[in-house]
Formats: sequence, C-alpha cells, structure tokens
Amino acid sequence: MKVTINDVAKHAGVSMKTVSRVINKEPSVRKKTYDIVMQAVKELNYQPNTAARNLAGTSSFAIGLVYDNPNAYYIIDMQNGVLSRCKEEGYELVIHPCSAGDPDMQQEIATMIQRSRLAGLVLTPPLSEQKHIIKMLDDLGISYVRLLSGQNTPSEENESKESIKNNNCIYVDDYAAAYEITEHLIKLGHKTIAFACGDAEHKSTTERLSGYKQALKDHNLSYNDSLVYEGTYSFESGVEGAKSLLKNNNESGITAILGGNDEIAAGALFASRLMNIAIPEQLSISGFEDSPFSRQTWPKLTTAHQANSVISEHAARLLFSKTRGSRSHDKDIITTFTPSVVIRESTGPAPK
Amino acid sequence: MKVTINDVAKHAGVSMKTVSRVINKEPSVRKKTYDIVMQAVKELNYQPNTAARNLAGTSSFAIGLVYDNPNAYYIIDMQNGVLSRCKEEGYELVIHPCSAGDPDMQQEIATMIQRSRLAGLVLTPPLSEQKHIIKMLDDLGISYVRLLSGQNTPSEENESKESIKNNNCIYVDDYAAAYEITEHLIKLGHKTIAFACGDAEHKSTTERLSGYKQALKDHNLSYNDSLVYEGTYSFESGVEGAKSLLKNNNESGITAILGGNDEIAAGALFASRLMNIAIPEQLSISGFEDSPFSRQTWPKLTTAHQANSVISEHAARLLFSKTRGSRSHDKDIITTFTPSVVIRESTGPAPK
DNA sequence: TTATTTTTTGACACCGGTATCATAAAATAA
DNA sequence: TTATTTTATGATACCGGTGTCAAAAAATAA
Repeated sequence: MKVTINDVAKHAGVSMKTVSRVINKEPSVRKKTYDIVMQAVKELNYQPNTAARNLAGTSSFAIGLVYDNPNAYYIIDMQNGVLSRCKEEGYELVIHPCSAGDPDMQQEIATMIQRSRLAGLVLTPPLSEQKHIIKMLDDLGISYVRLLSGQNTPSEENESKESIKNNNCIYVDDYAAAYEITEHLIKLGHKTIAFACGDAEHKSTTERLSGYKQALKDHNLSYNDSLVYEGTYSFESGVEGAKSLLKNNNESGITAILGGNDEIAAGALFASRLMNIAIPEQLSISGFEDSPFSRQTWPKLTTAHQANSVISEHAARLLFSKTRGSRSHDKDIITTFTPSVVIRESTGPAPK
Repeated sequence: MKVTINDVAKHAGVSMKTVSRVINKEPSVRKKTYDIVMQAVKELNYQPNTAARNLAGTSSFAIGLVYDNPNAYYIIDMQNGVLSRCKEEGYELVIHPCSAGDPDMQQEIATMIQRSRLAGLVLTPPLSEQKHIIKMLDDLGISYVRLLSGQNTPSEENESKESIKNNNCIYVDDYAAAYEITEHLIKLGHKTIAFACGDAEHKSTTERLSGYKQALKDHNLSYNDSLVYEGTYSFESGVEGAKSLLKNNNESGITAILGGNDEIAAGALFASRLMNIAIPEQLSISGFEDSPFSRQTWPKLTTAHQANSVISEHAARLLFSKTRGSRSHDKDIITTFTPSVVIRESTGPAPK
C-alpha cells in the first residue's frame, strides 16, 4: 500500500540513502543512478513522508504564513502565492491567522514554530512591521521574510546599531503608487484632493500618504491636513471618512478622494450615494490594491494594481533561497514591487 | 533549547511513555501523576513535536481542508472555523485549494494525503458533491467530512446499494433558507419573482431553486421557467442574469430577483444601476450567504445568513470525533444548519 | 600498471514521539 | 493476611526518513 524509501531502494537496487540523495537533489549522484532511482520513484509512485523528513532532518519541510489582516481577498492571494511555491519545492504550508491585540500572540507564534519545526516564516503587514515580533524571531534564530511597504533602501531602516537586516524583505512601493495615482487625479484637473487613510499602524498608510503629499507638492498644490482622514482599512471607515471629508455640503470643495485601499474607496462610494453625489461627475474616487472588490462597485474603481499572489510567491522564493541551498536562483527573485494605476470609471475630469 | 518528551519525563520523574499518555489524555493515569507531569510540561514549556507524533502514531496529527471555490470570504471563514478546532485539538491544518477542471486533481489530493499522512479531510462544495472524489477517498480508506447542501435525510441519498454513508456530512439547508427568503418577498407583495441561479454543479443551486419553487407553490404563485436564469456564483453572472431577466424593458414584469448568492445579487444590483432601476423601489433584490459583501453594496443586501466559520468548525468536530476516540462529545455537534433571513435595504414592498 | 585523489555509494545511528506488551503497584476478594 | 484481579507504569521496538562517516568505485597521477 504505502511506499517507503526502502521500497524504492530495493526496487532500484541501491541503498536508501542514495534514494534520499536523489529526491533531495543532492550533488554527487551519478546521472545513471539518478535516472534509475527516478524511474523507480515513478513506477512505485513514491511520496516521501513529510513527517519523517521533518523529524530526521535539521530543517523541516514546512514554512509558516502568519497574518493579521481582515482582508479576505488579500489573505487568499497571499496563501495561494506562497502555496504555489511550496508545492514547487515540496514544502508544506502552515497558516497562522492571529490578532495583534492578542497578548500571547508572540507565545503562540513561538509555539507554532517549535511544534511544527518550521523552516521559516513569511510575515505580512502589519505583523511584519512590528519590531517585537522581529526581535523574537531573531532571538529564536528562525529565518523569515517580511512583506513590507516601502523601498529597498538600507539607509531608511535606520534602526541604528542593532539594525534589522533588510536582505529578507519584499517591498511594495506604496509611495510610488500613491504618487502615481495622485498624479492621475491631478492631471484630470483636480486641485482639492482628499485622502482617506488606512490604519496608522500599517506602514503602507504613511507610505501612501507621503506619495500623495509629494505628488501634490511636485504639482504645486498645497497640502492641507484637513483633507486627510485618518481611519482604518475598512469599508466602514471609508463611509465615515467620506462623510467627514464632505461635511457641511463639502465646504472644503473636495473634487477627488483617494482611498487608502479598495474597501475604503468602496465605503466612500457608498457614502457618496447617501449624500447624492454623482461619481465621477461631481467627485472622483480611487482605491488601492485592485482587489476583485474594485470591479464590483458602482462605478468600478480606479485603483493601483497590486499583484499579491505574485508578491507572496516571491516572498516564498526568497525564504527558500535562504533556507536551503539556493536551489531557486536568487536572480529570479523580485524584491520590490510597484503597484500600477488601473483606470476605471470612478475617476473623471474635475468638475468645473 | 528545545524540550523533548524525555526532558519532561526526567523532570517529572516518570517514564516518557507516561508523559505521552498525559499529553494524549489517555485514560489510566493517576490524577497525581497527571498533575506532576502537567507541572513539568508547564515548567519546561514543552511542545510536542508534530512531526514525531505524525511519524510514530498510526494516525497523524494533521487534517486537510480541500476546496475549489473562488469565494475568498467563504474560504477564509472555512479555514478559520476548522483552524480554531484544530488548535483546540492540537492538530495541524493542511490547506489545499484546487480546481475541479484539473485532470490530476484526484492524484494531487491522494498525494497530499499520503505525503502528510492526513488523519482526515474536510471537503467543501462543490468537491464534496463529486462522487468520484468520494469514491477515491473511500478506496483510500481515509476518513472525511463533507459539507453539503441539503437536509440530513438518509433516503435522499439514494445512491443505491453502495450507498455513500451520510453520517459524515454537515448539511446546510439551502432549501429551507431559499423558501424563507422567497416567502419574505412574497409577503412584501411580490408576485413575479425571478431567480438568478449559481453553478449547476453545486447542489446548493438546485436546493435553493427547489425552495424557491416550493414557496411560490405554497403561496399560489405560478412557477415560470423564464424567470430563472442559470448562471454561476459570480458577480459577473449576476450582472448578466439581471440584464437577461429584465430585458426588453422588463417585459416579464419582474419585481424581485433572488440572487443565488451575495455576489450574484451584487451583480444584479450593479446591472440595475446600469438600467436605471431603483432598488428597492422598482425592484427588490436579495442575496444569499451574508458575506461581508452584502453589507458593502448599495443598498445593503437582504440575504440569508450562513455562519460559515461555525459550520466548518462543526465539520472539524465531526471529523475529530470519528478520527480519534470521541474526545469531543458527539452530542455537541450540529449537523444541519439553516441560514436565516437577514432583512436589509435591498428588498421592499412590491411596486404598485 | 600501480598509487593517489576524487567521486559515488552504503551502513548505521539518530530524530522524538507512539504502540505493544510485560511488569509493578493498587484495589479487591478470599 | 494472602491470593487474585484490576489499574498504572515502564522497557523497548518501531515509524520513515536524514546526517555522518567510512568503504567502494571511478578518475587521475605517477
């Protein structure tokens, strides 16, 4: 019934260690031997037992994906990207949702690592941005890859002496994307552009805000605190944000709202409906992320496309390249992604 | 650094087998011994190594969740529900997205089971409804739990002689829910109610359709094929469905559309906007599932609430109850869930 | 050809638990 | 109290691989 490495060895007429070498693609196995073994593997349909490998080996064949993010689309994309890489490498994925609020989250993560003997971890924001988590992982001596908002400029991480290494990060350049999308609005003639931010604890929030500010500056538009609504990355926050920004019959004269993400934008859209404001005729609204969401609102959202599953796949690549010998070529790993603007129907020329 | 069962045994002054008994809650351990061991476990912060347990034991400490469903909200809920139970029981979860189209999906699932020595599987629709999958699992002799649309009536599964057992299913009574939601519309005075269906391969589609039909019948409304649009469980299908149903300036005189799920309903909403139809004044639209989605449309969707994470948690319970001794009390397991109507703003009295 | 180096292969001890079955201790019966 | 039954505990052989290191084979040098 179940085929073990010994069966394969016998079938191929070699020792089990040789089979082990073959399935692990270790060097110094003669081509001929390799072929014979692979043949046997195929004929018997051998599947190495993960538990045994994990137990015997120094590093296990499983990595973890830790997230604290309520955005289902985002999470699914992350999972799928990492998963596809895992499959490629014959690894298992242990998913671990958690909530930052939880006081024993750290303990929980540590427990998970120990129990499953994880070879590494992929961390998504905002967890990836929390120093105490990083510190814990460093102390544990486990390798990990962080998904981060920002650019890959070492100087920026000025965490002084004990500087957190930045060769294990995948960056999403939210700054550039926000700049681009703001510029898009400016080019449409908008002069009073508001920004409905996401959670302050996400670095992406400040990155996107900076890009927005810089774009305004570069186009000689003045920045105004009152045009920034500090909320969270949620639909509800988008609703509240829009209401707040457009209060008193839009006394600020806002003609465009940049949403911190698609959900915020959708919320703003919703609020606009409540207030009887026509989109995009009276008000332009743009999102961020290009989740399926953005195609299901009315009107469809202009947004910045972020290829989450690709990003997470590269995160996994990076992790594997550090974990085992660099089986996957480091050269193929992209470490900085810049979302690109996707123009749909929620933005249009500024009203007269 | 890492604590093994032997360390605990030494610390507690017992044999490692006794420790094993304690952590597995096996009977016949004296209370006193139990306490001593638990004390040691705590003091050393011992975490049993999953790989070792999987390898040594007859059944492993991991279950799998297999799904082929593009609905992110649904999947996340499923995962979280199962995961919470796994945590409780000290199991790992291996997630496995797959696509029914894939010809070697069966092989893939078999491989996964073998590699990870899974103790069991939770199957979500539509996979849970595919006979060849079930057959394969039966042949493999692996235990599994199916999430199914329907009621727990043995007679219904008339798969003849080799009758598939139905003591390993969790049912969602879509029939009853559809009946209820249709009745809601009827009571609002609607007489021409259309139904935009989901995928034919989902049993939920036929269940919901039956409920809809029965409600019409019980209220002396005639059923009409032309009022049923056969689509898929997607936003786009909702758009197309509504367009098709309301064609020629709504020649059929439809006053309400029942969406097969929330996405379809959202799509129908979208289409209505395109056609300048006011919701709910001119047309009522209802969804199904109560995903976060349904609260983020304009107007918010009347729908049938389905507690996916609770459902999947019970699926996991059921699986565990079959896998190991019934540590969790079977009595606590709910095997049939009936979604309940949630009334929001997308439905209203039928227009004159 | 033989000696030497390098490459390929294999024997065997683990990894950290669980399963089995024998043994010791406690409970009950005589 | 002693014999008998029941219950709690321990000794030890695995589970299916990987890591180490030594032996065998092949390649190269002498």
